[in-house]
Amino acid sequence: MRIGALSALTGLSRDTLRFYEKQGLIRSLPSSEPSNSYRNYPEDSSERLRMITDARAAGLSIGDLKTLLNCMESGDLSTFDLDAFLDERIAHLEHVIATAQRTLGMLRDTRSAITMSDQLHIPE
Amino acid sequence: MRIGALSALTGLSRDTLRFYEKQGLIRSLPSSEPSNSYRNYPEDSSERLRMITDARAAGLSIGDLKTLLNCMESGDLSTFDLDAFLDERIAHLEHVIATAQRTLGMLRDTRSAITMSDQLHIPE
DNA sequence: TAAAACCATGGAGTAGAGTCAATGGTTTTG
DNA sequence: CAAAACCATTGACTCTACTCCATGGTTTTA
Repeated sequence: MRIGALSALTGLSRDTLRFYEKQGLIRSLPSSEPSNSYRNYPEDSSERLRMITDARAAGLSIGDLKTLLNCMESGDLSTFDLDAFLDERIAHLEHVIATAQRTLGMLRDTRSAITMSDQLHIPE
Repeated sequence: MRIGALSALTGLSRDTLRFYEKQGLIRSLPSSEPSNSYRNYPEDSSERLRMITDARAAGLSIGDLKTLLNCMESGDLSTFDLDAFLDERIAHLEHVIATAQRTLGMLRDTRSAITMSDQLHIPE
């Protein structure tokens, strides 16, 4: 699949895909046509990218993702302390979830406070 | 309370506090001593900052926070469509929580896969 | 087959959120 | 009282994660 198709599939811009590839988050195969040098992405790229966008939305950095994906596919767990790394990121995500829930609660309270006050001013 | 105390209390650097103040997220009172121009923060500043750091950790931008805090304290709900704004941010936070949970699951799986494989290689 | 649409590379530019350093006042402390 | 610790301002700097642009080759389409 070429970059435009993958972009359409994932909602990520071509530039972002090229950027992610340069960062080592995704890989493309050598072009199928030798006449051009178009990137040729494996069909399952969009699943990998879904994982990546999830993790990014959750606040993991590109560096974190590179480390993780690298380890996961190479099964290489001895290079450095993957265990500690995972524990750290897990703790971080738990913290993000907790803070997001607190903040969410606050926003919902604010919204309902507004609705209340609206009803006061405009009964019926 | 002076900036150093607030910094110690919140874990935010003095620079960050000054930066937040310039951005309009927090306010300081005029200095108590007229001989200096030290910032003089109200005692409840740390609670406000706790809310701010939560929201930041959850992915809300400083701009968002400025808008929110402004509205909340002025009760000014007519200036622009606060309702739509709140709905947007709420949806955003729900999305963040969902993606963080998916990502968290992935990391936990990875960790337990490692633990498994460790037990295979080093039984007893 | 020519225009439109797609792709590549390299490098510059941007936005957001701090962070740091220089310089110079004020307070606290031993 | 002198040194250490604290504070202020300004402006430059960093880092992350894109995003845009210029230039030029390739494919698709009307």
